[in-house]
Amino acid sequence: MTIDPVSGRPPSIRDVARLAGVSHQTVSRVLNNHPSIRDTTRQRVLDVMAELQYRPNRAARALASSRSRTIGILSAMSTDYGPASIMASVEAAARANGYWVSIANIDPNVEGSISDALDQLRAQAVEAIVVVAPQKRVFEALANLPFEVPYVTLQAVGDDGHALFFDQYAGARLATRHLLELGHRAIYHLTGPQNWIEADARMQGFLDEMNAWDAPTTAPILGDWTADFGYFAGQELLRVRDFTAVFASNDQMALGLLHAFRDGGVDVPGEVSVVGFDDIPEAAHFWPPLTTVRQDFAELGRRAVSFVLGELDTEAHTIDPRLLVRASTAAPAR
Amino acid sequence: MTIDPVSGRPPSIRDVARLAGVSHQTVSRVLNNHPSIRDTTRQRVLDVMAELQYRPNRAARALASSRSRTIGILSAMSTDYGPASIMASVEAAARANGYWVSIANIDPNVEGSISDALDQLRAQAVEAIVVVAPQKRVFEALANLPFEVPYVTLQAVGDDGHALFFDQYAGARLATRHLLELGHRAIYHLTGPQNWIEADARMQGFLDEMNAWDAPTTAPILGDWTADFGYFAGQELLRVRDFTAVFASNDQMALGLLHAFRDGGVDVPGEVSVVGFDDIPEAAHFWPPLTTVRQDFAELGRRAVSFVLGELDTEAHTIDPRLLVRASTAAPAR
DNA sequence: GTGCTCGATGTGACCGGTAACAGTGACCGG
DNA sequence: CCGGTCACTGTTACCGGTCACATCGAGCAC
Repeated sequence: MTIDPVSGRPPSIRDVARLAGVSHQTVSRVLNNHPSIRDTTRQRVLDVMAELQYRPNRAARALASSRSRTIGILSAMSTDYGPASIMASVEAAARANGYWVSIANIDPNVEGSISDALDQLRAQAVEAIVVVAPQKRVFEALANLPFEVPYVTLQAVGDDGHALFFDQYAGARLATRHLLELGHRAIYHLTGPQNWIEADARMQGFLDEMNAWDAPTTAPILGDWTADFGYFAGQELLRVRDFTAVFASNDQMALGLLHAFRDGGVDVPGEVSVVGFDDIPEAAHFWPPLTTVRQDFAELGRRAVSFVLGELDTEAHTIDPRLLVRASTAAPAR
Repeated sequence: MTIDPVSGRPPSIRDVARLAGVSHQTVSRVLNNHPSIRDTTRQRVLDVMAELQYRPNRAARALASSRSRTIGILSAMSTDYGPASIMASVEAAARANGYWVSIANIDPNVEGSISDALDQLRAQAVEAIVVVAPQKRVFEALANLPFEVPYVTLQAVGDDGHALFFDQYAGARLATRHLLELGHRAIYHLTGPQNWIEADARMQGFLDEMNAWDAPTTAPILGDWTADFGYFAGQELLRVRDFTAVFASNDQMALGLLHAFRDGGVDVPGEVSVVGFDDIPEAAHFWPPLTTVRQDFAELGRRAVSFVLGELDTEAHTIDPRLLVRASTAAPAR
């Protein structure tokens, strides 16, 4: 930063104005892309700015305009892949829109931590809040927010006009349809934990698609998201061998299945097809590379930002996942 | 926020001052814990503040004092446990010190993203930077930072006066000594990837401690941090069976070992002891619960904040990890 | 009593932008 | 030729704090 040796401060718009021979207001107009500035003037100002390495003072801007240009993220600081990538993409999208992000963390176990976090965001005068904390208590706290600010909750299924989420149901139907179209009929489903809304939606999608094709359905296997469980379930399934495909409700469990099938000498996809859900970054590197349903977290983050900034029509509250066909699925052996 | 229906704005110090019958400067003094304020006056001001639900305007403060009270985090937005918890703890520590955090992400693959992120932090006038991005290019960029600001790099071993890290070497010696003290002599070490500084330090610690006890050392097994590799290595080790303990360089690999040993019918810790490194949150729930070396990421975050805020003497650049003895280690069978 | 120090408080400028409004000159229709 | 409109630019106040300095009365040493 070029620091004026006289004043000992970084250059302000008035410094720029003086050198460019204009008023400071004109500099401000250039800064804000005001339409009626003569091109030659604009250029002169821009040149001086570059020369001085001028940077607008964010605090002064915020004070004068009472706009902080900051988006708050309310986060449970989860170490999971999904939340982490959502946060990254929110950050990127915010920056692309000329906003900053500020993060307030909550510890769901600590009493008062939610209201503390909200206080913190309020103190920063955030113009919007993106919530990446799927705790029920967070939603309750948001319902009676003590100050007005647009917000959006991610990762949660809901219809209070503040939720933005992947259409888990549609994704599950996609995955199931893919297997059915390949010719599979005996398909098992490995669900996530019962109390997870996503898990339930995926299971419903599976069941409905199966019914639509008049395929016989077996009872879903209640899983817990972990690869270990997938491995265990795979071993159990190998005992019965009355299926040609398995749709796992997430990639980790699918990984466990692959492992179990490999251990059991069952070829995937030759003898059994496996589909996952999520498309975690590792999924493409599994052996065999996993056919799965992609949740585009980056897109979710972008949309969340558009939404809270009021650029998104309130209709598009769900995002359709995409089926990624890789090498873990094939037509069933005859 | 109580909004004055007349001005349509949240209350300012002048509003508080008027109601408390003092000058705005006195209010400011109360706000900043100035010593020479009469207690009765202070209390009166505080009462009015509470009544109006007054909140200081951060932008105005920053503008007037040219202090942003913001710490920047330069992050690679990793989805790993370590970085994520470091960020959480930095956030908490900053807040405890009356600072805000602002996060700038870099994508190591995108050209210019490092300088963009630094620009962003500069624009926010951060007073310090905590770096949670162990990329070599980041360190280079920091070395010739275009503006002056204290910073600290975490996760990296180095001695340029800006690094703060766990003493991996000491931790590895602790783990190894624990096994030796239990009576083990035939101990294998499973390392992390060769190009990781941490992996190397842990290996050195292992070797030096073994030598100090005149225990025969076998060549370390070069791993890759993954549980899968641990499993694989465990299976291989079961072929030779010339050991009574394994020290894995992280918990994931230790998990794989446990898995392999369980599969192979080898009792842990009855027949073989296993030690990990990191103490990831799951480690205590492994079967058997894993003896491991704890890296207290929360402590690291706190220290990082103290350091960049100048409250830490420059001596304490390393943090000693702690050995957590759980159920995966025992004296060797005779 | 006088002068001095010091605690407690007030006054006014200032930080670096933006907002509101005013001015200026060119162009245009009548 | 004149008033009006419009593009372009300047002037001044203001946002809500902090800072430097002034003020004022009490306590105290001499």
